[in-house]
Amino acid sequence: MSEHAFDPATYEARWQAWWEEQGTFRAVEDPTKPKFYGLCMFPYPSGAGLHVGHPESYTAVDIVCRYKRMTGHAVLNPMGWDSFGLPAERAAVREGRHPATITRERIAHFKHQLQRLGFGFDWSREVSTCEVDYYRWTQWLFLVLHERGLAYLEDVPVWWCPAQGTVLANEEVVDGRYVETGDLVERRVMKQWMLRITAYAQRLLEDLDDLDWPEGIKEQQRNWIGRSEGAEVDFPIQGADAHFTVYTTRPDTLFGATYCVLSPEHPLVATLATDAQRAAVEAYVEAAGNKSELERQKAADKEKTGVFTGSFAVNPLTGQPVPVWIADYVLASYGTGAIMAVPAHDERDHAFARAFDLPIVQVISAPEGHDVQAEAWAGAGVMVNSGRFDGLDAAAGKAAVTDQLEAEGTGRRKVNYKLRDWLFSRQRYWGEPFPMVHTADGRVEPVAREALPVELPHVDAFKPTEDGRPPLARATDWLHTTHEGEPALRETNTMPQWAGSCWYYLRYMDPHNTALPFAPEKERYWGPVDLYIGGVEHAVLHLLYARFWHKVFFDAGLVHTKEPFQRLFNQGMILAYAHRDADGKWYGPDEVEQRPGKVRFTPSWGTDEVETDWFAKASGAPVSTFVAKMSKSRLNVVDPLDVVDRHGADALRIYEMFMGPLEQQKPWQTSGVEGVSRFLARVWRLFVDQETGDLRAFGDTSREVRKALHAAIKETTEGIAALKLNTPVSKMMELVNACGGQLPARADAEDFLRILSVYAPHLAEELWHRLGHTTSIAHDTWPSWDEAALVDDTLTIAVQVGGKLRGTIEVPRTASKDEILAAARADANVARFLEGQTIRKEIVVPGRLVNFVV
RNA sequence: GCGGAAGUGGCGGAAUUGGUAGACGCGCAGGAUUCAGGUUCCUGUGCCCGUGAGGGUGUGGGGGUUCGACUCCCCCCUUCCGCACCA
Repeated sequence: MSEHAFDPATYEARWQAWWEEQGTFRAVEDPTKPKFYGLCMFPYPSGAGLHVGHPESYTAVDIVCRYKRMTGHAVLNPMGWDSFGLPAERAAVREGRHPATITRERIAHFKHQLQRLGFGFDWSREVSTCEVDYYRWTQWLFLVLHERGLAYLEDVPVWWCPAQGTVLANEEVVDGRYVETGDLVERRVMKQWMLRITAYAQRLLEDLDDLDWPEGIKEQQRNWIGRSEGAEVDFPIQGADAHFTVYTTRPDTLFGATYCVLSPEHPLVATLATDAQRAAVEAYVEAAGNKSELERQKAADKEKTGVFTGSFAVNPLTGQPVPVWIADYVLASYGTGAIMAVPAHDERDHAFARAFDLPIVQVISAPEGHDVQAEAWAGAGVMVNSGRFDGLDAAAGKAAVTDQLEAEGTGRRKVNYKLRDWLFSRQRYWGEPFPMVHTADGRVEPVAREALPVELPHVDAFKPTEDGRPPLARATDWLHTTHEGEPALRETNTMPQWAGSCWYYLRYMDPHNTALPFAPEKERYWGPVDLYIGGVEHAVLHLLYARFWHKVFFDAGLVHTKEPFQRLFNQGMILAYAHRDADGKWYGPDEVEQRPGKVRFTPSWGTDEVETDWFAKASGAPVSTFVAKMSKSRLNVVDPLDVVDRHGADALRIYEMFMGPLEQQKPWQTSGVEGVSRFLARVWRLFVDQETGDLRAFGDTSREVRKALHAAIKETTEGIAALKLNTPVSKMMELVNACGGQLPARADAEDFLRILSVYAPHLAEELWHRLGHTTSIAHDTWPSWDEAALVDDTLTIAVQVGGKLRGTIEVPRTASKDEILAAARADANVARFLEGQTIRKEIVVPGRLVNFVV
């Protein structure tokens, strides 16, 4: 092979070094330019290193940022590390090393990998959430929340994960297990730091409307916040001077409330239990308390359980006594922890009523033939059996009933949210220490701002103390401090991993500020983030938390926008083909091959028969081939650096975009990278004589090439705006194909390099300099396209007879309707089909087609 | 169950103010270059019928609107993702 042949290894590292040295991607505030802040969700530096999913969003953001730079924007495109968190601590315990050491090593590895991919990050703004010059400001901002009454300590039932020795947030627990590790969790009551995110529920909901986010994500957040409108209704307890309050969204069904149910945790449970029922109630409450959440959720699918308290309450509208029950299908943490049960119009209440033989009274009209004794009717209808309210529809009925309750003082309108306050403490070592102390007389006081940071102390082991306190309690010297001259103990909980990522996008704006987390003028220039790309797995948690903090900062006058991320985009996961034989053995891509002839087998690990023409090379065993998430165990992981080693960073970048729409899940295909690499080689040979290494001669730009060029410029420009980054690659390929190996005129060749440079920055920079330029193409200007170049002199027009294609004709662009029709009729095949037919209508779509309706 | 996204060749995908379905790439087949492998270049490639010209058929399934539907409307099926006793 000639030494002048296409070989990215000969220039990619050189340009990466040059960009770094030249500060090509330094973000510089320039009041004369519009700003653009492009951000990808920063990675957690795991031990596994970078995988091909990471570069997908980074490449997309990089392309947009390069485009913005070339269209006259001051661009901020930073990168950093979400570096506190449980996995590093687990590794530390396993390896007997400090999490800081492990984390820094991993970061170095990630950074090395990232730098080989040629992203235009401004590395001078790199942040790492576990470093003290970052987390001191996380502490500082926590104090802002605390000052505003949004952080408080409370005894709360929490998810305790015995295996991890920590509590977990509600969001980290699914089906009674920690989502990260699958460890079982249990309920415990513990004193915890909470953040009052519920105070912002309404704004977090409302402000979604103005965001340029995928509708699905907004909807997920709306569901998570879970706003509902209804009423609280007081039910007096018969024979006692007390009442309990229920929450309902259906006050119009109050006449049908035939019993009430309290959650087992409800404070009135003990009071309400009559002597006769006390033993049964206590047994039930204890049983419910011991059930793991897993069991309780499983029970949701089965029969309802519950127990009668023996007491009755009074329906405030009908005056009728209603029995009060206890059941774990009523959640303690939602609404008031008590409900009025309307079995005729609620499926859950219906199931319960049937199980315990409680009365079912219809109060909303149901369709003909619907028997509420057999099945609840939760649909629309008008009120019946409801006295003076009869005939009102749901909306009017809710209003009328609530009005009466309010007039009588037995109820009130109420907006409720599913969103709960955010459990913000963890009993772990590797996180931000809270800047709080506990004084001897029991007060909890913030550490003065001047005394920040509260540094993470050294401990002898990263596990709880013998008496069950968090690991930080092991740092005895650190633990004992003073507050205003009095002895005090430091808070030993640490913040959850989400803390650092709640504001990192702000620190990037002013990463080296030693007086403030970020200077207001920097935030006014760079904020908000214009484009934020990351995985859909952060749809609610990270994005909701960060929005919450941002709104608090807005109220505190620290930021000037009410939302942090104006435009959000979720990239789809990159999957890969996996191969598995009948016995369940996995094969890597090099261990299998396709052979002619399909065979069928039923794998031991599945239920359905598989048809395949893939076989294990060594044993010849047929394998089932399917697309799956990349994982080590499935042997289908693709390492991006392997791709770079073989084909270069540009090929990796382009292939990641060319695979398909950014938001879609899509399978990795190694052969696809090769196709892209071939394209880049063709570009190389278009510019460079691979025998001599000389630049090839410019020629004249043919009309066809000019059209392809301008089509490519248009597609690329519009694709970047819409984040449709796959089709521009096709247009550039078409352009190179159209060139047929002949370099066009210099100006056109350079325009091509300009658009190519956002996708393949190394190759474009190399060729740019070979063309004699001395400054980076990244700082050149973006070309515009000429619509006129996109139209041909002659048009190809489809001719249909009766809606079926019968021929195509070439006509001059200027041809009149009659000329087109004449030409269409003249086509031999068209004439054949028109023969003997009556033309009822002639449809001419300019530039497109002719249809003879017969 | 509720919410969201999506179903197009052997594969990834393109095309929606309704106007030649399958761009581009992969794969495959044939040819050229090469001592050969690889590379590169050219040609072909939805499926069925036909030597060919050409015809039929075709965007998950079924209806509908229209001169014309991947695109709009109704019903259904499948897959993926979220949430799930939230009263």
